[in-house]
Amino acid sequence: MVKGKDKVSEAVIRRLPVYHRFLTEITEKNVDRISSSELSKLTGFTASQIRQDLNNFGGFGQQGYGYNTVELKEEIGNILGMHHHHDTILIGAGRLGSAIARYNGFKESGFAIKALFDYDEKKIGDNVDGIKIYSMDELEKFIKDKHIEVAIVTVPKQSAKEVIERAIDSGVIGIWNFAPIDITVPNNVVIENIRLNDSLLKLSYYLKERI
Amino acid sequence: MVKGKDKVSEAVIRRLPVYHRFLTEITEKNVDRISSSELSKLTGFTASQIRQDLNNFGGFGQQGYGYNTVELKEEIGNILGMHHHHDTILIGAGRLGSAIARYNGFKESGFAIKALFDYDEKKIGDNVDGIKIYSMDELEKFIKDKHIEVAIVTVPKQSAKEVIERAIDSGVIGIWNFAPIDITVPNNVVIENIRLNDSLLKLSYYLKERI
DNA sequence: TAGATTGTTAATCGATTAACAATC
DNA sequence: TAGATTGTTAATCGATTAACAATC
Repeated sequence: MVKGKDKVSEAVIRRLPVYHRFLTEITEKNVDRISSSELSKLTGFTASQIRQDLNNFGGFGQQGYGYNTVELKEEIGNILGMHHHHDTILIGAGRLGSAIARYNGFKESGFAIKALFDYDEKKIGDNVDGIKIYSMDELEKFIKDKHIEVAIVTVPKQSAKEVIERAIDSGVIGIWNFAPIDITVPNNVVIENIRLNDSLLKLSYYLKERI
Repeated sequence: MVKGKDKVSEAVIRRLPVYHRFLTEITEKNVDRISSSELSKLTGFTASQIRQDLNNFGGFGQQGYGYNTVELKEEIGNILGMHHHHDTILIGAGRLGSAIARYNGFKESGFAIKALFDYDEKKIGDNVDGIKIYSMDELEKFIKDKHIEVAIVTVPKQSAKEVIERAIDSGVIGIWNFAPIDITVPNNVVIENIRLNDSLLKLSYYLKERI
């Protein structure tokens, strides 16, 4: 975001992680420059679109040269907030929740899971990879005391709405939601949904089209 | 798809599962009709867009009345291919893979997991919810013998490309990919990606914008 | 019949692509 | 300097919204 500029469209934001991923690969190969047309070949986006996208945030390139890969990767990382830190909890320590909790990709995105929460009293006190499971009764207090910013929601759909509302009421400002529900959150709260089922239905649709 | 009509845009296809989800809720409450403007209030899409979307596939409504909820849900289910059956395997029986394998949403979308595959010889012969884990050596034969159509890929990114190529070479025509890689597949193959990391970075971006 | 709401055409808006002057 | 490639403006394309005649 450049101050005073218009809001950047979501289509652009969706492409930023893709650029970042390719730039990571490229820098690991010690390639130190890339042109928009080379990046176009890698990503499948047009060179024109790539230049447009990047120029939403500033002129990172140099005429006649292209982009410095290390610098561009760093810039995109900053735009995506990768160097910010967010204390996070995960609600719903079932199979999917536990798998997510152990997922390493978090660290490099700045999300640190501080606790798991579950309705099942039998799980309370257990831990997943060293992260303790708490009772749902302690949710509000924990969020407030530890200034938790983000909640990952992996509970069944029946309890998802309630859980999300409780988290937000206690101070959470970001939700990563895996439950198949559509919920509206206050303006100052960000929700990002992973819709496994919708994705599967898309696959189903295109399989049908294909045959 | 209506024969002879133009290809329906992906934006439309992405909204179909949302319509289906709300129609399921509504029919469960025994509501038997709904207008595009009521559906608009529920989904957040404009009434105009809803009518446009649906008319890509046919006129399911009735002037002065609206849409019959049961019928519309059924029509959308058909469009999405929910009544098709796809024999499926899952490759990568790690934590995420095992969680996905146990996920029930599959059945209602027509995907039936017939086997799991893993590189780890120690896991071979185990089973997850009654589904047996096979050695990667048996992948090609299994796909061919059982006419497997779809592969769910939950291996680490290092092996994802190879695994996807092997599956496609053996006859798989649909990939549900959880690995953070960008891969191009042949024209007659459908790939649908779940990009956990990209989603998390989007959350990170909007958190940063918010604060 | 009168009222409601669709299906569909037309208008608008926004995103992508093309083009090219600026400049390294 | 000549060649390359950006940043940016203009043109195009496609998706969304508005409007309204058709019709239940």
